[in-house]
Amino acid sequence: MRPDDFPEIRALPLFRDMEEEGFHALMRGAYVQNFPPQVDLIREGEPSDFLHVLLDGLVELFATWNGRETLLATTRPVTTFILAATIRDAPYLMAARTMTRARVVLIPSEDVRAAFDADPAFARAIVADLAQSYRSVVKNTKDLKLRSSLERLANYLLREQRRAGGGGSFDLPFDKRRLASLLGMTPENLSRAFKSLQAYGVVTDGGRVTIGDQADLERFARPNPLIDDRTT
Amino acid sequence: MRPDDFPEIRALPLFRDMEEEGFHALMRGAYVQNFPPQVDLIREGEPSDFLHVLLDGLVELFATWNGRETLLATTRPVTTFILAATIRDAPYLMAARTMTRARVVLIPSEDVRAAFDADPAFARAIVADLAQSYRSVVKNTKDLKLRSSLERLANYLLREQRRAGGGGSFDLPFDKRRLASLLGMTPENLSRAFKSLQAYGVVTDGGRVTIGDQADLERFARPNPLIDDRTT
DNA sequence: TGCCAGGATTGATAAATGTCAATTGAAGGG
DNA sequence: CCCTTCAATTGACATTTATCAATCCTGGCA
Repeated sequence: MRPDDFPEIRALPLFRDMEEEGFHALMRGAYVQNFPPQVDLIREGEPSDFLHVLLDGLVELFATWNGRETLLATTRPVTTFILAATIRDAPYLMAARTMTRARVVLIPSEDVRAAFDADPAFARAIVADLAQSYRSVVKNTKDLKLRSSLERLANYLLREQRRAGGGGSFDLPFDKRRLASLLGMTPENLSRAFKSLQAYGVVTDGGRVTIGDQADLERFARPNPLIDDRTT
Repeated sequence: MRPDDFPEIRALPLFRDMEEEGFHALMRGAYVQNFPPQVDLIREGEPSDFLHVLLDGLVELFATWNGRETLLATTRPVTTFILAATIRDAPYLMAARTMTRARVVLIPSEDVRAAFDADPAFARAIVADLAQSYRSVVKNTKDLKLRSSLERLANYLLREQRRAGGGGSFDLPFDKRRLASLLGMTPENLSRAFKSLQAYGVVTDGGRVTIGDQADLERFARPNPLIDDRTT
């Protein structure tokens, strides 16, 4: 593990307030791996041996059933993933696959649980992270159950716009096939949804999206902080 | 608060391992309320002032958007609910309403957070509860995104059957209108779904469901522990 | 016992979404 | 610079799901 990876990891909310001692104990057992694109990092149903921290690259989290597959989330650096499985010492519910070249820190789950018991600050951070994660899945469920696919897309675009800084244009973070899966629709349906949103001033050029009339799109999308604010 | 409520609460996984001291401190600030049916306990978006513990009765957790409403979960005694909001000190993402007469303990959120900091055993229990909750919402998301409504119903029936002890017959825990909303469909569609499942040996008589040929239903439903096992 | 209210069901129809097949178009490799 | 490849789009059609309206049932109550 390169020593210059330390500060990046240390800066994460999860590790920020740990005691120096405990942090180093965690890092001693951890190691970094580099992966090419399209590599499976985690398979559904496997025991959760490691907490993963993504340092570079993009990773997708997905699930399968009966021959179908759906994208549940994507992670961007620097983030941890699959914390709940680590804590519960339970099998992974999602699979993870690199979308690009990626650099990942693997921390043995056992060490994480030990650090949790030893360091109250770390325990607090884990709870905060889990509560946050829980709330964000609940928001996603509300999005899925209360909105049509067109409404989900409209609100997704507004969220991405905000994340990109609020300007009129931004790039989709991955291809449209994945976006369709994330939003719970087919690529064909997504294409048509984009076309429908032209009526509200949404223009696309490849992966670039321009929101011509924010107010108009919001009138249709009716974004709501209890669904769309993914920070609280 | 009636002293004979104590043991019941104390026995919950969340409180079981607390120190006597801290548990009593929590209970000092807590109070019990009795509610008639159809009363709003919690409204979406309100600050989370209390952790709720349901002692008796049934409570539904639902969410609304743009004039629509969907049932997200129901709780039965003895359970806590809305822990994540309490921990994060963030607004409730779901509303809660009594379905029957209900007896509920209200514990000030502040006290819960204080107890978390003071008592490592309680902290561990909270983490376990949150991780569990998180995983169960993820399972629900997989159910929603990977399965058709007919498949969701079939698997729901298998889960309820298991919960009821595995016999051939059991009663639905609430009316079909609510079940439809929980499964993400309309009551009309649920009616038709029940009729479709007759082909796999499912017979209904009002709220009573009989699974005639378990293996046959499972062949259609394809239950999967990574979606349907709601205990790990 | 008979009446009512509200959930449940059914039928007819509409809307949303998915599937299949063909075509377009853009990016990367030889 | 052309060719290959694969994502994206489009059109036609099928399936799923929702909506609307009517009717059926059932449990509570006068």
